Amino acid sequence: MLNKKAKYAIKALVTLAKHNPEEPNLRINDIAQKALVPKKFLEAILLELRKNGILGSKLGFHGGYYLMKKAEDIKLVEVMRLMQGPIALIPCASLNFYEPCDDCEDEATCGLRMVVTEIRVETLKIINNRSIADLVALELASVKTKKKNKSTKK
Amino acid sequence: MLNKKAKYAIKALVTLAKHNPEEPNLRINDIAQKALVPKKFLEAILLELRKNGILGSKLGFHGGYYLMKKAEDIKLVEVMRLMQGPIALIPCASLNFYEPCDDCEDEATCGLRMVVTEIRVETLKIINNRSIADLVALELASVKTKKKNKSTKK
DNA sequence: TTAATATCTACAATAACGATAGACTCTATC
DNA sequence: GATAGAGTCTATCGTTATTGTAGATATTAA
Repeated sequence: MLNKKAKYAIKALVTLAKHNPEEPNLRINDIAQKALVPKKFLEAILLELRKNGILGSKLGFHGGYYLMKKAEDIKLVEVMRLMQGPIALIPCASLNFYEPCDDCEDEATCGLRMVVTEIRVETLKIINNRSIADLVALELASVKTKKKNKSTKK
Repeated sequence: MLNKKAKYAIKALVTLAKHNPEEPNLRINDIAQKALVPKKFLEAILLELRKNGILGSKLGFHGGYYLMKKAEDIKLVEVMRLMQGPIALIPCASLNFYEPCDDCEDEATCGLRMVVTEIRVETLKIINNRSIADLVALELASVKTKKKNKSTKK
């Protein structure tokens, strides 16, 4: 399962990506309100995203947060690894967070590990390939389709 | 991530599947020893598997556990749902454990939900299709390959 | 009757998760 | 330079899930 930290991070990034860059930075409060995320929890999340070069911030009076990278360059996999940890269901099948199982006699012949690796490969195919910009696009596209269906149904 | 309960359950089932049915039932102690799983924790897991018709047990002197279904009919997805819960990363994308997000304005247009659904579909393709018998087979096959490599390398 | 076994109930230590409070620092503006 | 509005940082905290243990009880074969 995806934890709330990762989910909130993605929601915040989508909110920032939808925000008009001509306007001033979004403040924590604004993001929390738009994304329906608890403000204080969001605070810690945004900070971590900033420390990892995904967000930038401005202190003081007209401060706020903004994207440091283009929305299409922020892949879901990056956010998920940062906020959640390994993509694989078991660490022994993880690329970035590998750890051997202490109850495994022979990793090389473990059938469960092979299946879990297969799942990890398929999952990565998807989230390696999807960016924050894609999420915004998916949403916009489905809003259109929805409206269309509504009007044709009438 | 897969929790230990699910992992131990799968290991126990694989152990039982590898066990010669001509011989007497495997006792909790035997399973714990062969699968390297804490005995008391395993006890609760086996009980749950029995209550869900996957295992049978025999009380008393020559008691123990045995498979109630053929190993090829115990799909990984069944064990995982039982021991762990939803397969999907977010409940709003789950088939068997659906729950709406309370911080979602419109589920139908949520981009994250679409991506998570995609991952769930791909994951199910794999674990719907893999049984305890497959895990045993995978293990045996890779043991063979390993030996072969070893002898050809020499 | 006894010993070996599963079953059941209860508990508990630990870690992870989700969230909040409050003091502090920085900066634009007046 | 004073002030207000913003991010930054540290500390804490309640809840839940996870992982595991202890001990009493019921059942069965010998």
